[in-house]
Amino acid sequence: MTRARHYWLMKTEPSAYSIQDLAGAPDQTTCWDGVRNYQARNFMRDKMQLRDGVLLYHSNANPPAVVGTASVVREAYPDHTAWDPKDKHFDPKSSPDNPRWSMVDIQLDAIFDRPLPLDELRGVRALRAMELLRKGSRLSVQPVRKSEFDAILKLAGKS
DNA sequence: GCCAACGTTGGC
DNA sequence: GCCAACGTTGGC
Repeated sequence: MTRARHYWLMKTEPSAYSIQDLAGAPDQTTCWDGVRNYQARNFMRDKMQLRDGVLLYHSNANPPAVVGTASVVREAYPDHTAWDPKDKHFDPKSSPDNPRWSMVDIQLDAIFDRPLPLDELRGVRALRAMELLRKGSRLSVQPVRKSEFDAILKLAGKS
């Protein structure tokens, strides 16, 4: 018995790591390290499963936009970058014995021919309840409804 | 660079 | 457990 695919949106600042960087990575796969927010971690650690669908979003970009899709190819495991004092996301309260932060691996599926700017998404009826569009929304890993995922693919010409 | 909206920290 | 102070996110 297989379970239904679930869907997510993950934010990244393209100046730090862009979807183009993912396209150039070995196997077009990367570990999603550096998440240091409990709610976002909990989604990755407790809910994400193999083959789940991911929308990739460029935040702090011009314009901010959904830029493509990926899939979960490895379920949650400890984020070892939290143990590295030299890492930007070092957290002294996390240790190999008691890891505080988790990450998953994702593999690129598609880069949209046309990025879908935040501004445009705000005008789409099917996306009215989307977490990304909520005022003050800051969650860097967030659930997406299948209807929303499908609507995005359609806008991107990928359905 | 500004700043609103958050999330976290730590004194009490 | 409250909440003020502080730090961060992220659109603009």
